[in-house]
Order: sequence, then C-alpha cells, then structure tokens
Amino acid sequence: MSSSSIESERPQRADAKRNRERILESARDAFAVHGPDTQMDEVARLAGVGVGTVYRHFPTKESLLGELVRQQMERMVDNTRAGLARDGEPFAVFADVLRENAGIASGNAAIQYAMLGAGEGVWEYAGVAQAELIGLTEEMITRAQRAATMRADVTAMDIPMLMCGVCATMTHTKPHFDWRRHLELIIDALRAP
Amino acid sequence: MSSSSIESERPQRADAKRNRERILESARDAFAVHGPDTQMDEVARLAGVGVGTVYRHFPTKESLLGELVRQQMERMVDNTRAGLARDGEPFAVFADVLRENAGIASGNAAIQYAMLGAGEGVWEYAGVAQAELIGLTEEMITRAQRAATMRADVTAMDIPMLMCGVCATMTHTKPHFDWRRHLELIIDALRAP
DNA sequence: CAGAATACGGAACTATGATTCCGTTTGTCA
DNA sequence: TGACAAACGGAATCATAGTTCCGTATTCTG
Repeated sequence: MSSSSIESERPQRADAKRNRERILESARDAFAVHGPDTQMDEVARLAGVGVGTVYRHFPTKESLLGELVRQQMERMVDNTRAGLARDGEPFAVFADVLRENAGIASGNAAIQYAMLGAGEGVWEYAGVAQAELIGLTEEMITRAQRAATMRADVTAMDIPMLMCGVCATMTHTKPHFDWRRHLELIIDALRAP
Repeated sequence: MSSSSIESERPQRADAKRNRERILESARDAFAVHGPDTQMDEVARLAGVGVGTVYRHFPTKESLLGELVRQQMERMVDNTRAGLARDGEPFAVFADVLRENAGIASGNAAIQYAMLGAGEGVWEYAGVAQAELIGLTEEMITRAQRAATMRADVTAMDIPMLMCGVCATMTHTKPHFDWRRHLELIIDALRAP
C-alpha cells in the first residue's frame, strides 16, 4: 500500500525488455497467419523464447492480444489527431483519416478480429485509446457537417460500426473481396448528397 | 458400387426424423446464445437427446453448422427469387430483397458467423445455394443498372462483401450498433447519384 | 568478480470439448 | 406379438492448447 505508487525499483533487465518486444512482434506475425487460434507455443517459438517467458510478460493470451490491440489503437489515435491538425476540406480530411486508419488495421490481424467482436475482453486493454478515438472522430464529423459536405444524420458511433464491416472484409481471403473498395463505398455513403 | 445409387432401402425411422429436426432447432437456439463455441453436449441437452444421437445425424460439429447455414441460404435464395418475380422499380426491389435477406440472417447466428469467415469449411455444405444466390443477385443488379437507379460500377460480388459487414454488426452486442442502420447506409451507397 | 535478484526454458499439468463405443431401447414389419 | 434392424444414451476416450512450476542461466550491483 505504501512504497512508490507507480512501478519504480529497478528499471527492468535489458534482456527482458528485448524479449518483450520480440514477443509482441512474433505475436503480430503469428496472428496474421493463424488468426484467432494462434497458439502461445507458436508465438514463443517465433520469438525464440520459451513459453514461460511469454507468460512472464503477458499473464494470459488475452492480455497479449490486448496489448497488440492497444498499440494499434494508439497509432490510430495519433493518426487521427494529426489529421485534425491538417487543414483542408473537412470531409476530405475525414475520408483520408479513415483510409489511413483502415490501412493501419489492415496490417494487424489482431485488431481486425477484435473489431469483429472476438473476445470482448480484449477491448478492456484498449479502453482509453478507444474512447479517445471516438471523441476525435466526433470532432471530424462535426466539422464536416458544419461545412455541409457530410450527411447531417451521421453520428460518431456510425464510424466504428461501419469500420467493423470493413475489417470483416479484411479478414476474408476471397479474391473478390476488397476492403479498399468496401471503404470507398462507405465513404460515398457518408458524403452529403 | 452397385446397389441403388441414391439412398433408398428403408425410409428412416420416425423417431430419427423427429430427432433430426429437434437437433437442428436446438443448434440454432444454442448458437444464438453461445455463438461459435456452442458445445455439442449443450445442443444434445436442449434437444433432449444424447450426444451420440447428435453425432449419428451429423458426423461432425462443422457438418451440423453447415446444415444450418445451408437451410438459411436456401431461404434467402427463395426469397430473392420471389423478389425477382415481383414487379416494381428495380432498385426498390433490390433494396427490399436485401432488407428481407438481412432479416433472415439476423435470426440465425450460425450464418452470421459463417459470413464472418469463421470456418471456411462450413461453406462447403452450402455451396450450391451460395452460387445460386450470387446469380440471382447479378440479375437484380443488371435490371437496376439498366433502369439507371443503381450506380453503374456495382458488381455482384460487392453485395456479399457488404453484407458480411452488416453481419459483423449483427453479431455485436453494443447498443449503438444497429445493423438496420448499417444496411440503410449501404443501400444509399449503391443508389445512383 | 561474487552474490543477489531477475529472467528464462520447457516439461508437466489441467481443463475443455469434440468424438467414439457399445450395451440398451424403440420402431417396423410379418 | 416376436424378431431384427435402426436408433439411442451417455460414460469413456482423445486431442488440443492454455497455464504453471521450478531448476538453471543471465544481468546487474558493489
């Protein structure tokens, strides 16, 4: 209860830090190949460490996936913030940010599966970033609607809903399913008539 | 190799037929509640039969799910065919059929998960109906484009792609995610400007 | 460089859930 | 009704994959 509130003590051993990174990278790769049923042993093997080591860094499989999702959400938050800072026609800015964020998601199978609702628990690890992203999205929408270049009835929650759909397309292997096309159709749907 | 080519012999015992139906119903219900990790034991319990009986009717879990999907696909095929037979403004017909088919899917969690790509294997059981549905969809699209009420660049494969997204929304429990709204946005996206 | 503290490796343990097996029961037909 | 085939029930089996444990190795500090 007392002691320094937030972690301090010793900084963390050099090998531990290195391994943590490797594990995250390997998990990302493994997940891209094997999807949601990637095995912890496989992650460990790819990272060149034992399973025990994986578990010291991430107490459960879900927490490992959660960290992957959190990192990605953070990248999207940063990207969206950067978009808001640019100036340009508000709807065009919005559409570009959406394209960029989708591009980020397309490179990380973990977040795709998370968005499809696989294991709601995973989201708890990304809670803050998630709320932030919705707030920023709302700001983009407001600006575009004020400029009358976006449909007036669009709400902030429409965006994650539609993006879940785009993520569904990303996880498909069918050659005729193209998430970029899916995204463009959706963007058109949001534009003011 | 010889003998009567297609099954014949004895018609199938009455209790067997009844149980098969019960199992399918129970599987539908169980799946709606527990999603993809519904257990075979649970299905058996709901149907009031032993697991062994479930396995006599459906050799694997996947085949049971496959049958559920196949039935549902067939309902959609019938519905689509009926839509094509109606007369009315082609785009309106198309939109209505989409709404009806989505309604069918919304009542069956199995097909939702199947559309999200969970276990590509499941589709093999629904192969014929699937191809048929795409063919009928193509016909609706052609008519609407000829009437110039649908975007000219829409292709038949766009529809299942977009509907997968709508199904993703269906599987979500979030109160702000509403698949009907998702669907309407998509329909608007396909309409000619 | 020694000793303590921190991490590591991976075999072993467990839980879960699909599938099998076989003795028993039920439906059908003569 | 009796006999036989078709079905059934559900305990037991098997496989898989997450998680734990503890002896060993590595890093850090003085």
